[in-house]
Amino acid sequence: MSHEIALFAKNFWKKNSAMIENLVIVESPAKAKTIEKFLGKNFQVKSSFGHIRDLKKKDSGIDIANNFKPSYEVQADKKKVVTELKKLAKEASTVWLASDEDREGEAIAWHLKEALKLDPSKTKRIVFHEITKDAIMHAVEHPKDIDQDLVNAQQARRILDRIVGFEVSPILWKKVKPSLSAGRVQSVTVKLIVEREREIQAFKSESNFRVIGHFTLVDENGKEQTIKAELDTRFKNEKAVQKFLEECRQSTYSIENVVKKPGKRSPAAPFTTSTLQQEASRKLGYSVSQTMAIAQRLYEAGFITYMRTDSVNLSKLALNAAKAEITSMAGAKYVKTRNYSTKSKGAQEAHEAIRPSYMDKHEIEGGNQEQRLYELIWKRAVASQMADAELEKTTATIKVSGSKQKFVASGEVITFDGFLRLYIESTDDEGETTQNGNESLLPPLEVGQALGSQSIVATERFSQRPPRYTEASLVRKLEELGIGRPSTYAPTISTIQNREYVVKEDRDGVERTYKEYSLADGEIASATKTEITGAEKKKLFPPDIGIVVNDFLDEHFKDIMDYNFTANIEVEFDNIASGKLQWTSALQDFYKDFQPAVEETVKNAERQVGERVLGTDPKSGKPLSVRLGRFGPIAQIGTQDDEEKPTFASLLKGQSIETITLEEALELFKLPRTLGDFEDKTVVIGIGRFGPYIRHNSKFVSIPKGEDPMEITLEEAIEKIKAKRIQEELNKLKTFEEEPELQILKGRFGPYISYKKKNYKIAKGTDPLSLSLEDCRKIIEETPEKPKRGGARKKKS
DNA sequence: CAGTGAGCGAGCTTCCGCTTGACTT
Repeated sequence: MSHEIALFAKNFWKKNSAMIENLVIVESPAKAKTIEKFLGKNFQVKSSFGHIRDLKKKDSGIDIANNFKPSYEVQADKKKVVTELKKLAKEASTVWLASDEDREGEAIAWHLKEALKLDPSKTKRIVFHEITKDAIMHAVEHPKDIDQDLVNAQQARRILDRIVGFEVSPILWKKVKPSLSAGRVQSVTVKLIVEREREIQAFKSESNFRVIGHFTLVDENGKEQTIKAELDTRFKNEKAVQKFLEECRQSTYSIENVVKKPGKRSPAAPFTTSTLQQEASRKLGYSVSQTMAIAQRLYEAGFITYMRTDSVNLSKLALNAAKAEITSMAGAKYVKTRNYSTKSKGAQEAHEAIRPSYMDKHEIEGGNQEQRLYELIWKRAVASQMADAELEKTTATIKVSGSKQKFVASGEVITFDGFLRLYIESTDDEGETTQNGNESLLPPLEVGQALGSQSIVATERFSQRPPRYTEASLVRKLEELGIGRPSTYAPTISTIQNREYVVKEDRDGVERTYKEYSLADGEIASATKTEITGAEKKKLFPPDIGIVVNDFLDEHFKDIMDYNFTANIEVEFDNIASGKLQWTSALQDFYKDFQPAVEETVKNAERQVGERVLGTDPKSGKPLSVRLGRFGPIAQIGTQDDEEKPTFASLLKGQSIETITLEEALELFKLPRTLGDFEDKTVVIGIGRFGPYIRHNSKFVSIPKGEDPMEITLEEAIEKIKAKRIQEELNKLKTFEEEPELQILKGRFGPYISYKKKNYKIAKGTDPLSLSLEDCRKIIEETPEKPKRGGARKKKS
């Protein structure tokens, strides 16, 4: 009976699937779902999940001698999709290749045709720019052929990237450290960070004095008002400040001039991948990969359009929907339909800007993060179609009698809010905002009007060093330079952090003093004040390995490390796409300079460890140097050639071989430090990866932050050791007499079993006290061996 | 999960762009 049902189902399926006349293949499954709704029953829409084939992993996949002949293979994780598509394509009467219209999309269509062995007579290539019924039907009525020139441009891109990555990386393994990587995109990305760090280190801050006056006047209602104004001159030194304030003691103040100017502000374009990442970082504090993961969920739920795009364009449908929405929300005078155009280099614009699927959906149901990101996308898209904000700017100059200098007060009033009603774009302002930034309304002022002086304060201000990059501001820079694509910004930033070329860190600021002079009630006073400067949050820093690799590549591969390299070859790829250039000659052109550089470097480049000799150790008279060791940056006293072995010390977190001083390096050698004996075993203070520690009887006790490891006495150390013992005793939940090595302990994440220095987790819901020795042994038995750390990196497929 | 910092030298690492889940802790 069940057999009969199965047979029936099989036949039914066969019959039904044979009925599908048309197979449409798109790149994304979410898109497939949407499109299927627009097309009739005769269409089945499937997804390729992006590229299905790639260059062979082994032996580079390119036969360079044979005119760069590529060998492709179906990627391991795409075998299933390809098999399924092959089967469906066989059954269909027509296969429609509907991947994106850009270089990569064209290549996907071509690879599909090749890998699925599609019959040319029943294969059609279509593209559409909007996911609407009209657009799709129009595309179906106007099929094209696969554009082989565009495909060749993609092949050239792909092959060049493989050649760069797979020929340069192995050089790094030999000359610097195993498992490192280099590539057209990642290596210049790191360079941006390294160069910025050097600019910051070289930066010499200069100071001057900014003068702010507070003036009073009585308005028409008899009420006293104050206005704040900044002097048009910044003084270079204290003498000039004193001289000016001295003059001011006798001065009177009056309005010399009042200028009113209308102004306007326009909304920003709707989001692209890059601007979404920037705003989500500034407004919501998300990392770029976080933003992309949340956006992906919104896309899959059908709330937003595609999130990997470099286009600021909105579909007609969206423009109309926005117009209707704004009209019903705020009225027709808030509407202004705008078409934005892309200004970033190398944009391919296969998609729309990122926008809500439905403009009238103000909020969505779902997680908190999804809701917040959606709100941002909705506001930005709608605001982009709203009227300019209109404002009136007032600038008043204040004359100081007996002085050349003038004060300037400015105010701003919004006379029509326009798009500001909905959305204000954030900026990456570093440090101080200008006092004039908080513009507000000025009271009515008349030329010649006399003002009273409440106070004049001159504050020492320092010039700002260049800002360190955040993930998001780095993405903006990459986009500006045309390096990388929307789909790779987040992965690239993860890669350079995984390689430890770059770390994202917080840094404490340092205290700085500044002078302040003030004049109030005819008295001049001065004060020295302090402020915290240079504190950083989630900023990108280059550790030593990043610097060493960068310098090595910069020295030997100047062409690839040029910021314009990508932009220049993109021109060539465009020429291939338009049929003006053979793709193989573009590659030959590149390779004729690249290959000698590879050979030269392999042969002649010295091993690079970033060594710097800082000076001599006063105790031994031997040279003290810093360099990259096998486990990270180290300081070393003496050399390998000495009869006595050199002594070593690891650099601390935050220290760099590039900036460490001799004094700081000498400090490192003061640890480990032996305090004395306790219970016949020595007590040693040291410093490790997790900070300073006390070691006794091969046990470690951490020294809490804020306590100086140089100051700890033997007595204090013994106390900490005893305290730790008590804590350990308290953590023991259960022990077994017949097996003292096996214990049930209480840890940070709950109870666990400890046996022979290894830990085993106890399943949730189990009462740890109820476990018998046999139970514990069973758990240990059944726990799989952990993969060894440090070997192969975590990888997909 | 902490102190090392050479070395017998097997066999491995690596790119960019297009797309989503499937794995454990």
